[in-house]
Amino acid sequence: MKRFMRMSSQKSTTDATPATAVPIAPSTAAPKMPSRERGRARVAALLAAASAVFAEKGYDAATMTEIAARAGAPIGSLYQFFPTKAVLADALLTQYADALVALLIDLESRAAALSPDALAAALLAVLPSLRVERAAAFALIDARPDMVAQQGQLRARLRQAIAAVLRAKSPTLPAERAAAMAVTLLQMMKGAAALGDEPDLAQGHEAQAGLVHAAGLFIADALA
Amino acid sequence: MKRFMRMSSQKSTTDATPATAVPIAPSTAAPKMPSRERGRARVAALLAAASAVFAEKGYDAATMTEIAARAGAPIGSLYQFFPTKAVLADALLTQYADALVALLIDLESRAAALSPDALAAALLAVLPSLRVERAAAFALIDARPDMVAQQGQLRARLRQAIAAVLRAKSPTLPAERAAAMAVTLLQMMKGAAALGDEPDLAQGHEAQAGLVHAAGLFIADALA
Amino acid sequence: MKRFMRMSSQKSTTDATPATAVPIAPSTAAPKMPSRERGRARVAALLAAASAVFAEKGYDAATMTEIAARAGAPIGSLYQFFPTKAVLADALLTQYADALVALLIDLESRAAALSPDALAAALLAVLPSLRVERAAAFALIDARPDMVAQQGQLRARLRQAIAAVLRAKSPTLPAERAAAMAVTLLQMMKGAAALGDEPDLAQGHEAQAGLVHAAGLFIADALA
Amino acid sequence: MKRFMRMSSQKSTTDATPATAVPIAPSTAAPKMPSRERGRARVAALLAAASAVFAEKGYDAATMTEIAARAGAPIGSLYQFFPTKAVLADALLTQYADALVALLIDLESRAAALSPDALAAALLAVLPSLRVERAAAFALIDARPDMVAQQGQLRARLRQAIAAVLRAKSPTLPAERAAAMAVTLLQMMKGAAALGDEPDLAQGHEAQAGLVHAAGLFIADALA
DNA sequence: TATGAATGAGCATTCATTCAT
DNA sequence: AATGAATGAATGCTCATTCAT
Repeated sequence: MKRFMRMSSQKSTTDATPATAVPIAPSTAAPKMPSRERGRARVAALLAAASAVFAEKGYDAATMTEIAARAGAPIGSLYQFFPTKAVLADALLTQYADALVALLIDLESRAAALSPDALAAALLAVLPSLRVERAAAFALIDARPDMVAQQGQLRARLRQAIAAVLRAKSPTLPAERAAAMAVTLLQMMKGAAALGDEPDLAQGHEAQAGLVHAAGLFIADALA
Repeated sequence: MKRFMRMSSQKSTTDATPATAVPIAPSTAAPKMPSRERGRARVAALLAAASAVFAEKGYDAATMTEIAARAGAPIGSLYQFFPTKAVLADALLTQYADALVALLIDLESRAAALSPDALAAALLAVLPSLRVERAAAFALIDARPDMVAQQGQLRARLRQAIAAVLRAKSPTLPAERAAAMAVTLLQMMKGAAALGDEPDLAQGHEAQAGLVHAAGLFIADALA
Repeated sequence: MKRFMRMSSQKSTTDATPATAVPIAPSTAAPKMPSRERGRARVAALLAAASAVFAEKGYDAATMTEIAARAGAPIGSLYQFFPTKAVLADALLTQYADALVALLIDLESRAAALSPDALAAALLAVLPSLRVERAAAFALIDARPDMVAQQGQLRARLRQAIAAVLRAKSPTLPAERAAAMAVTLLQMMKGAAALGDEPDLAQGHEAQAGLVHAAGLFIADALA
Repeated sequence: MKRFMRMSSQKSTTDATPATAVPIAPSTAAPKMPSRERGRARVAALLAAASAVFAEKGYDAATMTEIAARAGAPIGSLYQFFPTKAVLADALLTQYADALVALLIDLESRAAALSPDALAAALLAVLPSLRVERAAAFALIDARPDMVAQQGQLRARLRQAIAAVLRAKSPTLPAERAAAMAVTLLQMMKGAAALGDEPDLAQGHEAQAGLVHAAGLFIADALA
């Protein structure tokens, strides 16, 4: 039943960056962003609930009904903003990518002043800082073979941001080289995050330190 | 996708791994394979089919009916060997762990003779060698938060095997240290596998080499 | 698609035909059409949109939202004029009957001068002349067994008008006889319309001519 | 969730014509025909229930749940045999067409011995003889713009069968001419059926007789 | 013992209608 | 008065699991 979507009365009154900057082309449709306060709060609550439920149950096992209920919203409301489950997942993934990129951009401005080891430590600290969101994002990515596109975009954005950090640290680093290093480092960042999710692991701290150490060696070696 | 359970005797999800313990039983001629042999072949076919379907669709989207069909087996037969979907998933995970551990035990016997770099390369080559099985295993682990126990066991077995490899290389390495390093290295192995799954990535090879390089540096540094 | 009704004052589905009774109201200039004039235009647009959407999708599949959207009207406005979907359907049906009756009244004034064959041709040409409206009307009638009342009224009005045409042609025809003939002829008119809706039918033209011929024979025979 | 469909063990034991010969290409999939008694009875009950509910409510307003309930079957059972609502509708339509064609084939064998008037009467009696089925079939055809293909097939089969009747009556009639006449006559048959559905119409009988009379004139005229 | 038809709770999604703004 | 976001019952359909044969 075709759902039409207006560009809706873009009033520039209090129009700062919306709580969640969901960009261009998700799965099929775009989440409809509310123009007024109530909707804003509701969308935030829905996204938070979705994040929690996806993280807890995984994409398939999560039900739209539970997400709505946990946000204290009627199911129709959830569908008003996110016309399908897939769109909701997309919005969440995009939100997560936005947050990560923001952290990396911040790191970019501080990179020049950091030692290789400190830079490694800072990078590997990025992913663990958004626990629930990451768990949700990973649940989405891994459970949905049809999500590969989003997954690819997310990775591409992160790699680009990491490469930018590296070049801020060492402006003479060739772009190609920075890109390849970013790919390597992103995997190590994921590893660190995974360890952060396993808190009762005996050797957890030491292992995380090991990963940071390896990353430090890798960066130092590359910049030498 | 919560689904109620009709009077099912709901066995703990952790037992029943029929795939792993069936011993080798010779047969006389051919026409009517003794049921032991027949069963072995059927279980193997079912597990292979399950692996493929889980890898393709993820745990929830995979249906028992499709798995049975792809194995050329009637659904009743599938349930004869694997009384629930969860048991089937468990069996798959255990089978995967068995295969990985076997590879690591093999490596353990060769470790002493390898340079740190060669050892790193050998380790990071383990996970990528079982593509479909790994994809299936990841689909199971990531889509099912209630599978955390299995996940933990799998990781524990792998870490132990990796630690054994390290101590085969350097018998004086303290057990604690080896254990921590194993944790670190397992993350890097996962990273390498992940890159292996993204074959059209421009910097893929270089990045994988970077990961091997970092692991080599890490091992050399630790053994120094 | 049973749908419950929230506290609605559930008016009989047979009243409320706002489209048909709005008299002609002149306006002064242009910029701000007096609301009477505005309302007339809006109602016309809504009915046209409804007609198109009902014809395309059928009664149930048509949504009030799409109808409003296609008329360029807000949904609230649609409900201002037509308090329920059923009322909208009624209005459409009534409008269609009005249009048909007008055509038949016109024919009535010309009937005396026509030969039986010409009269048959003229009658069978009435229904095909309002394609979209007819499609919409049929969609409404056929999809809604609870619309039987409307359906009956529509038929009754048409039969009366057809009988009037017959008696204009042959004033001595007994009323009873004219009524029965009208029933017969209305069925043949429907048949002709149905053929008109199937334009890529090989024998379409010949068949339509056949229907006209049969109707001509029937009329001539009756008036003899 | 792809539903695979076996050609299932075509045992030729008691394999007479299945209760409902659902032929080649319906909407998307084919109804799965049961091989044994119980299923046979259940399918018949489901089709009867579907026929009644579609006739009463129309296609959209009919719910699968009600159809199953009225057949005394659980919803899952309904879906076992008819994987979608559309397939169920198709099966019904096909069943209806089969029944009508059978009646016409019977008429074909008697046609030569009938007068034009008697033939007309026999033809116009065909449709009214399957009241509920016809109501259901019309509800399906009229409410579903996407059913046009089935609709066309049904009409084509009927027209062919009618043409065969005409040529049985008058073997010298050119095929083309018979085809065109069949189109015309089918419309008159529909008209007669429609009148049969309106039993409390004062002039009903006379009007139906009028239709038969017109058809008789038409046939006699054509065969002259 | 082996088979696969049967079961029914649960899921994603829709849309007529209301009413706060 | 005019608007369109909010609401939630109802729908078509799925599939793990059972059990009669």
